[in-house]
Amino acid sequence: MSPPLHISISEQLRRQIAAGDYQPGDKLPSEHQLMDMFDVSRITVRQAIANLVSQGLAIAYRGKGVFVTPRKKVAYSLSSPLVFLEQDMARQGIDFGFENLTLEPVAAPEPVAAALAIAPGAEVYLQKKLFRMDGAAGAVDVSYLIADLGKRLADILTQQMTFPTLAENDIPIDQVDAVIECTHADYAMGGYLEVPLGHPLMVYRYTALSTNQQPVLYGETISRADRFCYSLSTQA
Amino acid sequence: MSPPLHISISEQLRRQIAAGDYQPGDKLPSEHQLMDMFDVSRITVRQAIANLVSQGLAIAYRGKGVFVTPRKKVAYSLSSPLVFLEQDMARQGIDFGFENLTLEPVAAPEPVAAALAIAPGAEVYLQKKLFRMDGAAGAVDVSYLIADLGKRLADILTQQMTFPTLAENDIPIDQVDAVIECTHADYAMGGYLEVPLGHPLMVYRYTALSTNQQPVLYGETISRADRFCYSLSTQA
DNA sequence: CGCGGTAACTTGTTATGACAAGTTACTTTA
DNA sequence: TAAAGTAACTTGTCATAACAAGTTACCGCG
Repeated sequence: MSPPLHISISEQLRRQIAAGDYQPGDKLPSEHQLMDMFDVSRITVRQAIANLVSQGLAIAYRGKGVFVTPRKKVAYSLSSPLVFLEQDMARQGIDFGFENLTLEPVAAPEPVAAALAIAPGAEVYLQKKLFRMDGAAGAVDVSYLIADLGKRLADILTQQMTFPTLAENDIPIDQVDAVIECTHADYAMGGYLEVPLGHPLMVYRYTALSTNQQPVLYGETISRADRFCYSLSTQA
Repeated sequence: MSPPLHISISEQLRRQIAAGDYQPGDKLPSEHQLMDMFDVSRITVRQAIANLVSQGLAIAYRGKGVFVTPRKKVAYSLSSPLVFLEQDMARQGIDFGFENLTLEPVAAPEPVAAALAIAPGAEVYLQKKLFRMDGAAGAVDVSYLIADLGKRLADILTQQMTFPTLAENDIPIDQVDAVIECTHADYAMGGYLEVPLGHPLMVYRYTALSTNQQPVLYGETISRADRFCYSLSTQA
């Protein structure tokens, strides 16, 4: 009936974290210390720590130690996706920044072509942006813009966010269809976002429609699930 | 420069899953078979499988084997949270059902009281419902209803969904404020949803306001992130 | 035929041991 | 003094071994 040792240990550490014995950012005892504290083998200690990591409560850094994850999440409002993300962040006291990784014409892959209602292989502009929150990588946005807008706005888009740029250039966005889901970091995305393999991520996949239901922009914002959440307000 | 063995193995399996060599629901080779196939120890095989599980690609069942996760996700529309969830599911070909776990008056905990704008400790009705999709547990809803509505509707609520019940009893919901975030199963929630510790979950935390901005319902829908996603459409 | 038990197979838990690799701090050297 | 190097400490990787516990299928007994 008694739970496995590693569960007991990770649950005790979890309670201590919840109680504030270990503050966000604090270093947990090293594996060797935990082995002595609980009188178990290193395998059991590592399993207990893996539990905490998989629950998003801690992150391990090789050579440094295991640290309690900073808990505060940033809320991104979905009710009006046109608002400036910078302002959204600033209001919550986050130092926000982004850097342009890619902006280039490419042939539209199958799902992109379907979303933008164009022929597969037709030219679109691929945009990749990395968002930083208080210096640390927090999210990546990969989006595709229809070709004529990409050509026209290329210079501006490397320095500004996409939605405001569209709005300022008389391209009205009438509707945004979106799906929110949860995934996990693969090896490549882990590199971008500076998180380990399997780290939980949220995906906000959107299609922006201009007048006449004309799709102009399709993309995904992939964010660290431990740093981001989405808020929305629905009215009847 | 070469990646660790367990990464090579999990990446190869991931590619095979992506290529369709292993279909959703298929059983992966057993640990012993993988040990022979890759000529590595069981520790390495288990680490590789843990990678797949943490990426949400596979689920392990003790005594049975490791299976590729059924990929199809059910979309829950947030644009009009009043629609019948049953119908939403049926449209996507899912056999949907729910069972009432709890419906009883309790003293409002601090955060609930704040959300419902009542005094902490005041009476509210605690509701717990378990949602089943194609027979398997998919989500748990824990919600709090203001006391007079709970008393009035207790008989109906054990057999019907909350939002439709409110609508049919002339309690209009004018606005729903919500936050979506990602968490992970602890030991208790893992038991409810029949998932292992650390399994990714999505939380839909909502406050429903009736006329005059009067909060009447506050709750959380906690769902398996591998089975659920949220869709929404925003109009300018 | 049906029920029960067992054998075989599955993943889960835990121990011990060893080396690799990243980080930090101190010490030595130029 | 400043740079280089080293020692100590950290987590990561991987092996072998044994037993626990859940599942399935088969076989024999009533």
